[in-house]
Amino acid sequence: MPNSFKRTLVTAALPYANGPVHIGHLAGCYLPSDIYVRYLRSKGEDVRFICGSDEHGVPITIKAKKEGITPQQVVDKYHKIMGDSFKEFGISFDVYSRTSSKIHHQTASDFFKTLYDKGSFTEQVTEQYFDTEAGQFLADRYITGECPKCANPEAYGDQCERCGSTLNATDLINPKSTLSGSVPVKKETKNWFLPLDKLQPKIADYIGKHADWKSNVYGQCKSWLESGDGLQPRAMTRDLNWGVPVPVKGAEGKVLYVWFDAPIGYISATKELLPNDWEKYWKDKDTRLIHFIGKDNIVFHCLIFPAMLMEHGDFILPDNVPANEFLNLEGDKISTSRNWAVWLHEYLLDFKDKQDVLRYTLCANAPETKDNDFTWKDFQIKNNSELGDILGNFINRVIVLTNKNHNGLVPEASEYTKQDLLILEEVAKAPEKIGASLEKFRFREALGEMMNLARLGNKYLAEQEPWKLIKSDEKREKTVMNIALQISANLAIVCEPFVPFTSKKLFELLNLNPLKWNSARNTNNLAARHKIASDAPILFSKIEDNDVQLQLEKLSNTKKQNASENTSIPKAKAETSFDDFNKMDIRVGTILEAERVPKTDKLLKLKIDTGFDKRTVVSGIAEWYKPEDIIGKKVSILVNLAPRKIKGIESMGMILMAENAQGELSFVIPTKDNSNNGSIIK
RNA sequence: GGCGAGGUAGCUCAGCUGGUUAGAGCACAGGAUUCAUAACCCUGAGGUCGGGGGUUCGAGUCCCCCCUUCGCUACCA
Repeated sequence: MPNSFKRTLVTAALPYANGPVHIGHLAGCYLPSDIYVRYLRSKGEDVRFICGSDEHGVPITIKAKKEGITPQQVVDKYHKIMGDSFKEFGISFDVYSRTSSKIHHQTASDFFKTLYDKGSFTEQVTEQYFDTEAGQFLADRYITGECPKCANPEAYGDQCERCGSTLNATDLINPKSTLSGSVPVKKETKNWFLPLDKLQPKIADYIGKHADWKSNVYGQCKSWLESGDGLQPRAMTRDLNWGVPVPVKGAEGKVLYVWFDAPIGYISATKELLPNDWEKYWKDKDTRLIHFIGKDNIVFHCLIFPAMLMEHGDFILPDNVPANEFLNLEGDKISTSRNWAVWLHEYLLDFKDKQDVLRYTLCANAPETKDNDFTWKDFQIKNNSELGDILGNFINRVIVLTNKNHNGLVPEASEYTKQDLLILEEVAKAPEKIGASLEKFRFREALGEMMNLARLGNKYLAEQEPWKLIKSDEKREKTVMNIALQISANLAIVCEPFVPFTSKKLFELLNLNPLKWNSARNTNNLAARHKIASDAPILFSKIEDNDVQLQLEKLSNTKKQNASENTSIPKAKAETSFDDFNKMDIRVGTILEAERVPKTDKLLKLKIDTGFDKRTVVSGIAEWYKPEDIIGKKVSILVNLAPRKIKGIESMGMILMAENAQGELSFVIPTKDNSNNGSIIK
């Protein structure tokens, strides 16, 4: 870490208050940030650790509506659950605030106003759907309709959950407001945009100065900056009634875009923590600002938020954004909506007092450089053969031996052998090694170094065999045990960032007041004749195959449940008329030619014989049919569909396809061979 | 298709600006030991470093092509 900084401000991504916290959140963001902060605190550095709930945005309003409660009630509920989970797992925020707080509204509002007054925004009028019955503009999420791509009748305005494509609300066929059920109308609305395109040179310059960031982060930024047309202006206000009101005349009924206000939440939380002193942490060049986030937030923390800060002018910029990748669970993506997750509050019901086991496992398997997989089997192995067998067992041996042979009193060291001196030297180096890894955000490596200290202790005991020395050379035995005890004390210090609950227990066992990081460079933290605990409790009880089986069954039930839900058949569309149906002219045709459309994944260019003409149709079926396999095949084709240019090719009609629940496509064709080209399908 | 990040022992990962027989932890096998949660300690087995070309005296490390995983993005019944 550059030494020029006098203090550090660490933020952890504000979790979105529409669900509880799961292991993915912990592994990706909260655990590494907590480890980092605990380390800095132990070093005696000036550091503050900031977090809070992100409580605005459309999904929360939808959830509220679904449950028949107010958005405030939704966020109150999850703010509490999330805050409790963090506390239970020892995530040591100095402040856990929330964006619905008064201080945040004020801060975010002021921030916007400053940028507004500086002329940082551009105003832009766009057409959005408006619900005349409810009297308000509709966020994309509030509109459902038929997906123009997969014909799913219940696609959302921003995304179709069936085919996964990203949509604009204005693309939907037969749009419907979910508020009132009425048909929305298009209406003009004004919003304020941050012209990221114009700010791009400054942003690029900023990123360019941070080529030392983690490669996944730096690469992602470069990708945003350099791909396509570069950065685009982004609306910083929304037509919505849940959020921070836009503090500008004529902006009634508008709030700040949730991604504008969320990062400002870091600032307001700091204000809440340090009403008189917060500016030191945000405006002083001697402060190092670090954002811990998951990879989904990279664009906001590395590009948009810095752009906002630059425009404002008073603030320092993030010095590092050590984003992690994603954690999978038993081979599948973690998903809140599919309940594919290990929820923190549920974990503790099954594994009482085993916070550190999860912390250890998630740190050892952290998705630092690429997506990683959490498995219960691995969790079991990490607990049993690493925490238990190496760390727990070492402590246990030392305490048992000390009590057995010295009535629980630390024996005095006399002469050190060459071997002893080598060991002591190794021990004294541990804090520096671990620290060096942590400062590079290499948490897995740091954790390994910490465990190496326990390994060293075990090895030392095995080599010196104090249980034999006690019979032959008592003086020597005392020295050996003294060293083993010192190692235990130093372990208590250096394990604290990773497994704080265990660290606390160790200090209690050793009957010591908790010591700070630099004391781990000493090898005399325990004085001779100091009394330690007389019992050697099991620090990490074994996790049995049964326990693992139980968790796997739980997950397998989730899978079954999801599968049964997924096979549910989409509801029938609204009634239509024979006349409407009759407008479609569907014919039997034969594929004459087929070839891939270059530079696309899904498109085939087909030449179809319709009986009355031969025409070109572009069809998105390349994932399911190879060109050479379908030449000569019969298809059903909608021949009177308005022509459309796709990838520069005029597509004359549409091939009818059947789609199953997995989204796989299949031609719809006559079952008898008596239908010639041009036969009418009705 | 474009861009980004990965693909190294059974598993999780190190390998910086190219240089002796490719490393670690865990798992596995054998041995030794009994203070300890059948734990610890020692030894060992294991990899054509995604594949194929090329540059070089020499490549996991550089260049080109391809395959593959994960993001973002384009296209689509």
